[in-house]
Amino acid sequence: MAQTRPDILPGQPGTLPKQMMNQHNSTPVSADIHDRLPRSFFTRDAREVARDLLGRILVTHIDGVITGGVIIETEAYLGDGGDEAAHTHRGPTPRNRPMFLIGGHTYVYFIYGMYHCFNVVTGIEGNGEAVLLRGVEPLVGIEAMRRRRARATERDIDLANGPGKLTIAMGIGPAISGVDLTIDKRVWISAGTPLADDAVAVTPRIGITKSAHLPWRWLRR
DNA sequence: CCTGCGATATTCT
DNA sequence: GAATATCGCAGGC
Repeated sequence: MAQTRPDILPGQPGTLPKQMMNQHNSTPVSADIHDRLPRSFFTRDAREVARDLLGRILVTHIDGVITGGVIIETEAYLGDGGDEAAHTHRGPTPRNRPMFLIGGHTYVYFIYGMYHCFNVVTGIEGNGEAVLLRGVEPLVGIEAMRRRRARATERDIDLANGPGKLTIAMGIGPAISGVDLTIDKRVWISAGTPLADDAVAVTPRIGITKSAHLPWRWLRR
């Protein structure tokens, strides 16, 4: 059964120019933000998904507003027990339970008493691995993002270039945790245009103390 | 441009 | 009781 297509608000284009082919890897790409990436995209290793998410488009339809942004920064957190920075490192808890779902679900957690962070769960059910989305470039619903951020003079590129800023700008909160990106009407990821290798940088992850040396952060150059 | 620090509450020890 | 997958502001270059 086809997904209901949300109404597009005035002044907020819901689609991008179509492209027949991805310039870099010959994968057919539709740039329609309502086309969702399938389950198979997410059921791979978190590091593979983290790299492949760059250039894809995160979309939310929350409080009657569609917002979308090009994913420009990600981090992988593994569930194999070797990643001490992963929330799942010491096994299941009430908080981290969504991270053990099959790839394609979401995991939203509250941090520093103030912010939410948005993760894409990856791999097979029970693994406990995910990709933290650390930044998007605003693309659709930019004025809605600006209202949510409530900083009048902020440049577009600064509206969602951080994990806490991203969730504020896109209206993501705890209600969006544990939902399925391949089904849910409020949040999904569309194919966008994957970034070529020469447009991608890799570094250690940010803001952690345990397993801090592992090079599992990917970002657009 | 850079560095330091306070706010804030849930989670886990 | 300590730590935390952050942010924005203040102050010094």
